[in-house]
Amino acid sequence: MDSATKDTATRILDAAERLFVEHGFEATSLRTITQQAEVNLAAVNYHFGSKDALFQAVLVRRLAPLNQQCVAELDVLEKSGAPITVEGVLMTFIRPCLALSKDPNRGGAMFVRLLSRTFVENHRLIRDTLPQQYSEFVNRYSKAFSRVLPGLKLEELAWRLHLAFGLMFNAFAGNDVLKIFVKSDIVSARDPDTVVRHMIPFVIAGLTNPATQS
Amino acid sequence: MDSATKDTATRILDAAERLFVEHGFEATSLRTITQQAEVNLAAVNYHFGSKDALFQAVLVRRLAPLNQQCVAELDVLEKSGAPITVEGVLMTFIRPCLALSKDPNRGGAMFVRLLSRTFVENHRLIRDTLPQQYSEFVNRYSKAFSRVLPGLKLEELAWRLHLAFGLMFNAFAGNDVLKIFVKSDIVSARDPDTVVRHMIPFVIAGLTNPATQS
DNA sequence: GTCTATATCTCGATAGAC
DNA sequence: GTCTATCGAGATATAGAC
Repeated sequence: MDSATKDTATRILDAAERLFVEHGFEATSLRTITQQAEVNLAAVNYHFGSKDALFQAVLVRRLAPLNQQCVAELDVLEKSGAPITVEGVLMTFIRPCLALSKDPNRGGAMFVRLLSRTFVENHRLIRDTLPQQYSEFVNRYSKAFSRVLPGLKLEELAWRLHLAFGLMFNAFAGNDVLKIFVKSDIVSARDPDTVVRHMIPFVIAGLTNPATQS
Repeated sequence: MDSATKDTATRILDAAERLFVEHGFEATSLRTITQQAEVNLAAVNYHFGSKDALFQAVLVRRLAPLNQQCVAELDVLEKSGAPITVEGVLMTFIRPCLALSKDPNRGGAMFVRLLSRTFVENHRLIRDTLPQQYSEFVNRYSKAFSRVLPGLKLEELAWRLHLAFGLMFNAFAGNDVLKIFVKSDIVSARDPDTVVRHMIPFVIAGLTNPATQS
C-alpha cells in the first residue's frame, strides 16, 4: 500500500514509530510527528487521545501479533516430538523478530528497534502496563528454557535469561554508538541477518556456559 | 563531604547525574535539577552555560578518571609478565566500573548507570563528541582482546566486542524492566557485585565461544 | 556568585467552525 | 474527520539588582 493511500491513523503510527526510534519518546513532539505524517496536528488527539496513548498504540500494533507468533512457534516446537535444544527455543523468539526486521515496507524493522529502545529506556508504559498483558510470553519462555537448561538453579537461570534477553534487545536495537569500541567500519550493526548470525552463538555460549560462580 | 557543604556546581552535577539516570536527559528539566540540588535556577547557566553543557560536564567529571584507570590497569597487566587471559583483560574494565559503582557517597554508582543508559540511548553528545576523546581506550582494548583471542578474524572479533560491551553496559544499567522475562523477585539487578558475578562467566563464554558462523 | 523577574519559545491538548 | 486558532503549562535561557 502506498504511503499516500494509508489512512490518517496509520500514517501517524508509522511516523511516530520512526521518530520514537530515532529520537526517543520524550524528544519527539506531536508537531514533528504530524508534519512527517502529513496530517493535521489535531488528528493525533482525535484518533488516539493523547501522546501516551499514541505510544501505547504504536507498541501494541505490532507487539500483540509478535507475541502470538512466539507462542505459536513454541507450541510447534514442543509438540513436534523432536529433541528440544537451547538453540531451538531461542529461535522461536529470534525468528519472529527477524521476520519483523525484514518487513518490506520497513515498518517492522523500525518496531524491533523501538521495542529494544523502549526496554532499555525503562519507559513507564513498558514498566507499568505491558508486563501483565504478556505474562503468557514470560511463563512459556521461563518453562521452555528451564527445560533445556536443566542443571541450573532457579536464580542462575533467571540471571542468564536476564542477560540473554538484554543482549538480544540491545543487539536488535543496532546502536551505532557501540562501534566506538571496535574499528568503526567493520561492524554494520543495522543488518538484522548479520546481527542475528553473530548474536546466536554468543547467546548460546552464555546460556549454556557450565561455569557457575561461588 | 556532607551534601550541604558542597559547592553549587557540585550539587548541580550530583543532582543532574541522579535525575538523568532515573528519567533520561530529555525528560529532566533544569527546574527539577536545581530544586533537588537546592540551588537557584539561574545557577545552572551561570556555572555551565546550557543544559547540554551540563550533561557533558556530568559525563566528563567521572569518565576521564575512569578512562585513565582502565588504561592504567591494562598497563599493569601487560607489563606484569604473567600470562594474559580474556578474564584478565575483561577485569581491567570491570574493576574500575565496579569501584565506581561502590562509591560510598553513591555518586559513582549513579554514574555507571548513567553512562550505560546514555550509550544505549545513543545520545548526540556521546555520539558526536566523546568517541574521538577516548580513542586511546578503544585502541588499547582492541589490541588487548585481539591478543587473548588470537583465533578470530578481525570482523568476528569486532562483533564479539560489540556484543560484549553492549551486554556489560546494559547489565550495569540495571533496568528493572528486564525482570519481566524472569520471575520478578529473583533478580536484583541493582547490586553491582551480583551483576558482575553473573555477568563475567556469561561474557567470557560468549567471547571465547569456538563456534563461528558460516 | 546568587537571586528575582521575565523574555521567548515549544509543548500537549482542545474549542469550535466547516 | 479535518482544519484553524489558541489556551495554559512548562521549558531554556537571560537581564539586571544585589
